[in-house]
Amino acid sequence: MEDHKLKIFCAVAETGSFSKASKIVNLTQPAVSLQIQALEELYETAIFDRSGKNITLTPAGKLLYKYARTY
Amino acid sequence: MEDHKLKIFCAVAETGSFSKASKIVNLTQPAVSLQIQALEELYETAIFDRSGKNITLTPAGKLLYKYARTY
DNA sequence: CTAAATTACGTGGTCCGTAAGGATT
DNA sequence: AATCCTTACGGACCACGTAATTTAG
Repeated sequence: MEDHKLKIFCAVAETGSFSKASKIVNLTQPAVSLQIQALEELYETAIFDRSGKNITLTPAGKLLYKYARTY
Repeated sequence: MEDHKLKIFCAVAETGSFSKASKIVNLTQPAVSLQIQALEELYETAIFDRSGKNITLTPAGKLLYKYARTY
């Protein structure tokens, strides 16, 4: 499946930040942003709530994370 | 790993034919040929013996097949 | 203003199909 | 001649980086 996107997604979920995640996965911030957008379009739902200082998982995002963390 | 290439490789190994394999994996003959070539370049060794009517595995090809058949 | 996220744009890689060429029988 | 494999060419898609822009604190 979307192995690559899920790895990036997990990094964002675990850091609560696109920029921190980008360093972990060795990509630029835009690259991370695009992969997350692609996932959200794929599932046709928001997986992150981008308000406030930290980014948080939506309910759909939490569900996806449970799946993604086991690969 | 090279999941896609290995699936194609297995089809060729099991049919002894690029054209038969192409039908199984729903690709054209050239597409199959290119994927096999890519594998041979990756491993820097021939994996098929293309002489005679039927294509056969080289020793390296047999080894790869043992690995590939289990995905 | 500063840090972080998004959008825009161009690039490289991979895989494919069609078309044309070469080899084997 | 027919069948099979290969080479050549062009297109689609994906992922990326840099640069520019927008948004949030």
